[in-house]
This record gives sequence, C-alpha cells and structure tokens, in this order.
Amino acid sequence: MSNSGIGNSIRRNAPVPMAQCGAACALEILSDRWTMLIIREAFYGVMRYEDMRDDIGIPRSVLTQRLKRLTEAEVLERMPYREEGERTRYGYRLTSRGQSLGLTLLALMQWGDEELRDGSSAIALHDKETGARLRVGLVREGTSEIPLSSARITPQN
Amino acid sequence: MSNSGIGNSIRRNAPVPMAQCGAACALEILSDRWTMLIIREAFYGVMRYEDMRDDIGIPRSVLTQRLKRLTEAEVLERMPYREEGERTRYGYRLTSRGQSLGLTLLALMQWGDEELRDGSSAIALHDKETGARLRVGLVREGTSEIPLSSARITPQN
DNA sequence: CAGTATCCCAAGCGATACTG
DNA sequence: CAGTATCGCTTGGGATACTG
Repeated sequence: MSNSGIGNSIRRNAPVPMAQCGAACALEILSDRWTMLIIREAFYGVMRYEDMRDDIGIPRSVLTQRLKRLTEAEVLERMPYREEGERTRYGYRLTSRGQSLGLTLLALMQWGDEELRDGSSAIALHDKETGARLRVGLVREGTSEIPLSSARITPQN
Repeated sequence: MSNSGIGNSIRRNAPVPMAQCGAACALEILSDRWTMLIIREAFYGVMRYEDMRDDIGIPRSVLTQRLKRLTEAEVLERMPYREEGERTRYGYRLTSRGQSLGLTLLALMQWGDEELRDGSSAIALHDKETGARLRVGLVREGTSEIPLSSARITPQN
C-alpha cells in the first residue's frame, strides 16, 4: 500500500502528539485565509500597508490585526524607511525567522503550480552562481544545501 | 539590504498577480485552521473520522465539511477498508495529489521546529537506501532529487 | 463508527468614514 | 499613507443530540 511516508497499516493516532508538532505550532500563527498571502507580499519585497491591501484585497481591520500578530511572532518587523524626497514612512519586512518561511511558501507555490494549475509556474528559481534551475525537495543534510539567499527568483512571462 | 529573494528595493506590488499564483491557488483549499492538520493525520496514515477527531479536536460539523472539500479537490479519497473480523468501514487517505503535499507539510514542520520550538524535531527523515539524514531544501533540478517515497520517517521520542 | 442536525456565540468579512 | 472606529452580515467554532 505504502500510502504515506510512515508504515503501511492503518494508524489509530498520529505518532507525534499535536503539542510536540512543529507543524501544529506553525499553523497556530499561519493558518488562516490571509497570513501566508501577507508573507508572500513581504517575500516579494512589498512592505506597505496600502500596497498589500491593493494586491490581496484584505479588509483593513484584518490586515491590521494580522500585521500585529506577525510582528509579535517576530516573523515581520516594522521598519521606518524613506524614499526620495518623501517623508519617513513605516512598512513591514521579513525578519530572519520570516525569511526562513520562504521555503515553505515556495513548497506551497510549487504544489499549487504543479497540482492545481497547468504545471506552469509564474516564477522560476535559479542558482545565482551556476544558473541551474532549482526546486524545493528533499536533500541529504549537509550535502548540496542551497540557501534561499543564493537563489534568484525571476517572474516568467 | 537583500531582504528577500527578489531584488533589493521596495516593491509597490507583487511581481506575480494573485490570479496566476500557485500559492494563492493552493491557499484557497488549504488556508484555514484545520485543513493542514487533517492532511497531517492522513500523511501519518490516520484514516478514520473519529481518530482524526480525537487527535486534533476538530468539531464534527467542521471535519465533515473539510473532508468533503478535500475529497472534491482530489487531495483525499474516501476508501472502504476492513480490519480483522470487523465490518467494512470507510476512511480517507491521500491521493497522489495529496501525497505530494507532504513536502509542504514537512517544510512547515521544519520551520515550526527550528523557529518556534527549541529546534528539536519530533520526527526524523532518513533516506531508506543510504540512511542519510534528509531535510527539505532547495535542490538542483534533476540532480539529487529524492522522492518523498524513498524517505523513512521515524518519530523521535 | 461515521456521519447529520441543531443551536448559540464568537470571529472574521466587507464597506465606509475618520484621524494624525 | 497608515492606520482606528464602527457596523451589519456571514461564516466558522464548539457543544450536544440523534441516526443508520
């Protein structure tokens, strides 16, 4: 049968209790309709409240609440910034904890592109050094580990 | 700054519109409080309605609705099964589409373990053949791709 | 055991108006 | 521009009872 990764008989309970599960823990922060979309914006470098609203169509009250939650969870940080000839404004960007969520986001994107869409992705990942095309997958620990920071992300089309 | 994977200036909008984004598409099915936990159960081989309820504490009405949605999305399938001396029962298991979600689940778990917990994971991944420890990461396409099916998942105590 | 049915309440949604 | 405030509405959550 080999229907899943762990054994091949029917299990009556999960081998890892919810309280000790990293996924369950992560989902407490991430599992609602908007949060990963906000992460996606931040991942692409969109920092501003209004810009996020324009992109994803989230109601103000909800965006405000989510940004607060993500900031408290240290996934995002609130940052002052200034553009040419403009006054100082505030925006949000990924902390290092947030950046490491990029892999999860990419895994999700890959699944969506391959299983729900025609298989064509709207972005491509390449190794900055070698130019080799990259995917999210299982890797031997230590070997051939490519950090997200050495990937180039290019919109297709 | 190099704060995210794509360029280093402030973006006013995401380079990929929501409508063409695999992640956005995936989140339409997956982004609520319970769905990924149900996937997690199925991933571990828990098939039964009542067992899922016991593990994750989801209300009946919600579980029923989610199983329906996931079945319609062809992530789960409803399966008759029979245990020793018992009558035929029905349960749910991952389709191939569902199984390929395993990578996303593992990425999520890895993030939760490393960033939200003490860094200790409740499971370990090893290559069935070589025994090498595995992680979710970026891989050169083609090269060194290890399918989920050749990974052994062992609960760490 | 695998669901339906019901009911109540809290949270989230969506729109719009307002403020520093 | 980056939020708060408000409000009516819909959805989901949580509990419990019932059915084949």
